[in-house]
Amino acid sequence: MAGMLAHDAQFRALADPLRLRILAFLHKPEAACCTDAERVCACDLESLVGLSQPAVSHHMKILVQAGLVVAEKSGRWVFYRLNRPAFAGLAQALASLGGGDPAPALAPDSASRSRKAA
Amino acid sequence: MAGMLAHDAQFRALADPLRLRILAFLHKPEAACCTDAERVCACDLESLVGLSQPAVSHHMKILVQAGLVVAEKSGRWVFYRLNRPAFAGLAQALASLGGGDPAPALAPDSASRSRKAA
DNA sequence: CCATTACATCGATATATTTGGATTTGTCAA
DNA sequence: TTGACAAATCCAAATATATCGATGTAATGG
Repeated sequence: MAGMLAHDAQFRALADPLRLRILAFLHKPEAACCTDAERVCACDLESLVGLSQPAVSHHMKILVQAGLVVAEKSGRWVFYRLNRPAFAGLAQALASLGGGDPAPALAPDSASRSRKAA
Repeated sequence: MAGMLAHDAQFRALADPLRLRILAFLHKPEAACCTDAERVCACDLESLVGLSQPAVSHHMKILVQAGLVVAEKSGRWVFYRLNRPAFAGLAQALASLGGGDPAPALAPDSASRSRKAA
């Protein structure tokens, strides 16, 4: 894809170890005070990364604005979850530079690309 | 690999529009004074991004240290090319987040994971 | 040898990002 | 309503990154 530049905001959102940790947690949430298997409460992210509440809010805003995470407000809480199609799109853009399929686990409609053995 | 964190340096290297432009150029180089279809000379990158020579050198160092680009010195020149397996690995890591399945997203098809033993 | 070319490194400045404290907004429970 | 809580926003300071000019290093050509 020529449009690596179209993913600029997403790459910048990924360029922080705390945000990567948050994304890994959203991918596979562990039990916490307000977190279930599908949604993660912002308050649990504070203890996860060990930052103040405004800092967590700042990082989540970056992730949401980049389209990598979806925020869902529920009462006083905000629950976050991964926007998985965005990651699939990013993976595809990177795979085009890598010369192969991003991941066989995801593509239900692959087979349009010649499978190249490494 | 649970570790997006292992790709931290690579994501940071991608978090710049000039570097994305350079990568797109390395992916599909156009004719220039020292550039052929496989290798790109640093001097051609200067005119591509419109920055000074030290700035280009700085960006290329970041890309090389992240493992995304390979530098090959030839006489007075340095030729750069994409390290495509690194992009394939990044794409796979992102696709595991995009696949909707929190379980270890290892490929059932072994062809594309030759280098990526956990 | 010296001059030139191509790139790297250094030093300083400008800009961007990160962070926490204080404050504000919005929501729920008495 | 008031009180408490969760999160967002504002503000200022600390840190990181980007950039350029000047200089250094290495290789080529005379």
